[in-house]
Amino acid sequence: MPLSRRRLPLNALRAFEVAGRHCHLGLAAEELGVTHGAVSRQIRQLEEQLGVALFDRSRRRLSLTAAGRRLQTTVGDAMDRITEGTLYLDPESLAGTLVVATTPSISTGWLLGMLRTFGDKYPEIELRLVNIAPGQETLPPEVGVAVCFGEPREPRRQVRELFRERHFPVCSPALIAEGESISRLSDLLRYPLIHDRHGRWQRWLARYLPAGCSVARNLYLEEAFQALAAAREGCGVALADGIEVANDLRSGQLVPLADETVEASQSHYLVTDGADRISIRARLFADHVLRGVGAQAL
Amino acid sequence: MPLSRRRLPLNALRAFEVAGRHCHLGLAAEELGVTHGAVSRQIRQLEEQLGVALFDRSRRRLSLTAAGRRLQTTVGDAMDRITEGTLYLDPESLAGTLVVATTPSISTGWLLGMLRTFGDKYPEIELRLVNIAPGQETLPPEVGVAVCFGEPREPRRQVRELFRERHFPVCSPALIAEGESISRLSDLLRYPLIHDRHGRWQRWLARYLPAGCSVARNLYLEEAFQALAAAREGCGVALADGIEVANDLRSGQLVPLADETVEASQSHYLVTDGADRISIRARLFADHVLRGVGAQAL
DNA sequence: TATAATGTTGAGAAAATATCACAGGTGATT
DNA sequence: AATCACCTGTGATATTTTCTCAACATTATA
Repeated sequence: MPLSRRRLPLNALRAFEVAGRHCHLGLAAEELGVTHGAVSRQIRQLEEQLGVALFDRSRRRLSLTAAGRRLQTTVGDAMDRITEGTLYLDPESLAGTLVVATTPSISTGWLLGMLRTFGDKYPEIELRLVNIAPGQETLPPEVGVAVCFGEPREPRRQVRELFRERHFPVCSPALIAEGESISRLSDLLRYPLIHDRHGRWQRWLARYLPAGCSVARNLYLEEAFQALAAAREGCGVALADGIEVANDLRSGQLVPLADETVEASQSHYLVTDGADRISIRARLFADHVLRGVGAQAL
Repeated sequence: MPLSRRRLPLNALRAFEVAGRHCHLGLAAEELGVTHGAVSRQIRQLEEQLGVALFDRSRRRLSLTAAGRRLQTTVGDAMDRITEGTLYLDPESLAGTLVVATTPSISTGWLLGMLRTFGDKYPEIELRLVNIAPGQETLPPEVGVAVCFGEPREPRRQVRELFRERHFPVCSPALIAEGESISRLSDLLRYPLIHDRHGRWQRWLARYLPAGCSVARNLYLEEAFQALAAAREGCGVALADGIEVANDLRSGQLVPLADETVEASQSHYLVTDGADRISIRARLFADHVLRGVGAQAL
């Protein structure tokens, strides 16, 4: 019978975590604000309860056993999380506005779900969205977080690359439901191609199809999100990135037509103030986005 | 000043976690094996210490506030980790042999680092490697974990796709150090191309270069790991996957020559027994690999 | 309105945890 | 070798924390 949650000796685990980090009871005791005897007792009790030696006491120095190393890492991580978690609880300290800058395509696209879940998690943070242009290089000063398309020139802020889009053809399942199938890439050309002003199709066609193929029909729209909306409506085939259309693929509103991809010429970037100056709200939002992108990437 | 680790009221946090999960003091008390009064006190103390209301007590029912939801999630996760961590501590219960099956290329390639770190972490588990062939469809019965190239037919085991390789050209930095540069893809052909029996170059050349380009020289080897060793030696340009050569890129032994990739026809798969029958050792190894791959993917 | 369910609270009991002081061991130094 | 400095472990005792019990307040429900 393993330790159930109700029996987890949490205080002993904390004492062990500190002691394991220092490998020294005196320092651990100091950090914990107790005497070394207390720490010694806690650890002994923990070892008895677990039935495992956590320290090697052969010489007068303490050193962790393999089991101890594992436990130290695990418990240390867990405690870090809890400590982190208690820092940003107070609605008072969070309350306020966070200004998020993105392009219209991003804010109505893949970022939308993250905006929603962020709002659920931190209802006390008021979000204000401001639009920036794709490729815009500088940001208004009041912006707390920005998700840019194209690398911005913001030397005094932290700029992190999020991901580079890889575009592949997608369309509404209704478009090809009538007994047809895409066996060769050139079959795509039987359908209307939906373009936006970034010219994704140009590069894709140049790479994967011989020059001079004739396209059935073209539909030109301004922005990427409008092209995707048109694709969902069954207007034709658009080029999209996996993260961009993750929701649509899950819900079946769009289906992929081929694996062949072209990389976008530009990446998405996450911009915040530097670690020393970043606001709590911006930090929480940035963490949320980074986690979200990481989860969708695999 | 926030709560330092030494003051974290761990027992109160545990009580809160349980209570928050049930939103009911009676049930929480039962789970904790105390009276509901005790739980009430713990939570009250926690709220005072944090200075934040965690429950909404307006009507008779308890419900979590936004801050409470956040804390509940965080603490619940952390406790789960610790509970998990305490389960597999005992060297006695881990001691024994784990038979890992992989292809020679995998075991000397990207998996090698994970084998090493796994060995450091669980020295009491004795690892035995057995070779399987790429594409081999069935595994010997004594195998605890397998990392296969190509999807195996093992209906009674759990098969998870790890990643599909995307191959791009790499070589030793020494090879191009002499003032040359790769400005166009066709410049690659000035260097010897290193092939293995999987024919990676064939597909890459077909996609990215016009037919009939002349290659300076070809070097044919048997296995992928041998091709990479040759590339490190400066014998020429090989095609490799990012995870496969992650270490080499970090250490600078290899450098990428172009972003253009082709996808491998087959993926890597992780094979274990089903969740009900899997051994502790195999489970730990599988977790280790999954984490490792996840960390390198971004 | 009576009743059941549920959270809160005061006082004292019980349990957990810390302290103190010293013992015993190890490695470095003289 | 003897001494010293520094660790960790432990028994007896003190202190702090936590729990229980029982009573009480509040709200939903029959």
